[in-house]
Amino acid sequence: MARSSITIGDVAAKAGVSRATVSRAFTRPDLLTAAVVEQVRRIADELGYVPNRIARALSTGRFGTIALLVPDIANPFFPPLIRAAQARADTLGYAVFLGDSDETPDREDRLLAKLAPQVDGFVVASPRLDEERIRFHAGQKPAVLINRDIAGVPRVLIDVRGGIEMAMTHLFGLGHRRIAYVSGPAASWANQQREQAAMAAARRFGIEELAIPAYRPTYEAGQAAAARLIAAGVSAAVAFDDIVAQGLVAGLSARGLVIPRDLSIVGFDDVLAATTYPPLTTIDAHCADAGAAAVALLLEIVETGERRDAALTIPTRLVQRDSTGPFTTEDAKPGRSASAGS
Amino acid sequence: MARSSITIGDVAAKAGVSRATVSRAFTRPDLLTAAVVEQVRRIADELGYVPNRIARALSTGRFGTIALLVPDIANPFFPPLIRAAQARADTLGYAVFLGDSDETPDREDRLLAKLAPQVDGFVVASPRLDEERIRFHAGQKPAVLINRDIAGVPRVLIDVRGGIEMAMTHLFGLGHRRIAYVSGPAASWANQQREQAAMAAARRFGIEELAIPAYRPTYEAGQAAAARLIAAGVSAAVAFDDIVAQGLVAGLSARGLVIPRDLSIVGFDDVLAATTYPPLTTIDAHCADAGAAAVALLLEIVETGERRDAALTIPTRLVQRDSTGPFTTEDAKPGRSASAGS
DNA sequence: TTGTAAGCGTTATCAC
DNA sequence: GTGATAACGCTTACAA
Repeated sequence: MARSSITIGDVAAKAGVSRATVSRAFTRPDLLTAAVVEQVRRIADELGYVPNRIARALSTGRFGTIALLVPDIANPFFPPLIRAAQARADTLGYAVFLGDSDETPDREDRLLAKLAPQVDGFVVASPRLDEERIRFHAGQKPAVLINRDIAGVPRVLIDVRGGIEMAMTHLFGLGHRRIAYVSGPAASWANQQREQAAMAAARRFGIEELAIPAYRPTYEAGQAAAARLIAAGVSAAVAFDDIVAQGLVAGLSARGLVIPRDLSIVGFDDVLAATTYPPLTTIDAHCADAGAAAVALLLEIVETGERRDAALTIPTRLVQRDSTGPFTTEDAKPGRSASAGS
Repeated sequence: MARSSITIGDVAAKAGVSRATVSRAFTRPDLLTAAVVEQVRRIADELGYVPNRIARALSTGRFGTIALLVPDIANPFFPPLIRAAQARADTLGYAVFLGDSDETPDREDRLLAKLAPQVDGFVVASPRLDEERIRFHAGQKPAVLINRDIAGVPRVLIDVRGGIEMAMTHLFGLGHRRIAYVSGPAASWANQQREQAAMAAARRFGIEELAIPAYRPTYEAGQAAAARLIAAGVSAAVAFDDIVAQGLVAGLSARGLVIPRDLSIVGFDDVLAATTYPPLTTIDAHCADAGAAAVALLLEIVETGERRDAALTIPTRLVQRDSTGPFTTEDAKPGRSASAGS
């Protein structure tokens, strides 16, 4: 049984017109006499009538909703993205379902299936699902991917290569010659992109290609990787993301190294702002822009109905703060006092 | 026009039963012969049939969705809460709409009105709306508040008083006698609670009631408040939240003070984990628990239909890390070298 | 235990 | 330009 709200019928009765006319007064006013439209609207207001979106959805097959799926809401990369996506969708008149796959392909699959019958489309950020399943879901409902490059599926990508290049150039320009990439989850598409770009840049500069694993994209993993970084005798590192970079800085500091005097660190994403000490030099991934762009693209596809193979690239930018500095011959020589005396 | 998906009719035809039977196989299997249920379900699976929630909603007036409203997704307090809320809702079979009011009462009001006709209820975290409007919306659809105490509206509260008490007792026990509360937004209900509790505790200990404003709950505001803290000559402070506390630590360090040797700082919320330097002593607000509890409470109200005046309190806990230490007579005497030499 | 049929509130297709 | 009327896919009395 439905709740006792005012329906199109109530308005129609009071206005002395048919329900069809009331409907048109809201959806296709151009088909009606201006006077009728105005009168119907006035009565609707009086009665406090609001079109029932559910009934409308059942009739039109359009819901006015989209779903946004992320692997982990609590990962600092996503909140700005979610926020911007939500804001854009709201502006365009859509409501957004949020789903958290908890980094699990199966849960992502389940959420996609569960939400599909009640949304006009999906934005899937950093999908964990395999290509085949993503293709399947994208075939059922319009979908836009963020941070995953699957030909044929509309997607918004971050210019990882450009960002890494800028970071490596910055470090190389400061005199560093042993530069490591501290990697995140090996299975992560984003990590693969970043690692490849870092290795390519190293090759281009003619320096050794060094990759040091942090395994997981966490502060603790970064701390633990600090020891490996020292053992490798590098003077600079580009981390998988800001969190790993922050952990690295902490782990390095705890071992008596001073950043950036002894070692330079670059993060990725710029989601920690200047809240680390020292403020982190990082690659700004404009994740908010990515969220907004993905929603805009999705809704364009939803509303025009065309199935184009779009691939938007969001530019990155190197934000120089204080975790990087010039190479000195003292670099990577741990064991000295941690005190910051002159 | 609707998309050409498999409907209840397709399943009914293939199974050789009526549509009502198929419906019952999913909603009231107890009314059917076990064999029939099994057969219908099998065929439904074969066909890939999934009940259309929109059609179901139109018929039952129940949507299987709730809306979760927050003032700012990017505020670190909310992601864990959102994550837990979403997970709990998902477990209970509900999908969740996420709304961001951008700290604006009007946007919150608009979101509430917009989402109302398509959800079974609301969870509103840290509402910015005035009491009257909240009461109005809560009268239309079941709603549970987090972090706001309005009699008659079901709510989940954080045990602020207990947490602040523990923090003040901890500090007092360490020998501190000039302890300030560094406040957040004056208009924020949460801030008022925290400030009152801090002042009450100070009174209880017979020490001066000191409140120092940070105005906004940001890292920068915390940094700026550091100067006022020094000027006030305190040896310890409890901050509005972890972000302000982090800013405070940064601002204090930049002015040559060493934490916790020169000044002890306690945060609130425990959303930064141990990622600050030094790791922050803070009051764990269990915000994830609050999110999960609010959803559980809401759905209980939605499903039983009873309109009880529940007020759950989530306990807090003091997490002692390294930003607090014993009072020394050297405290709050800025101007010395910042070097950490023994 | 199962089938029939009447909604749920809209929109879309025809007529007029 | 406006009004009937049939969907949309499902649930649920009421019958059988």
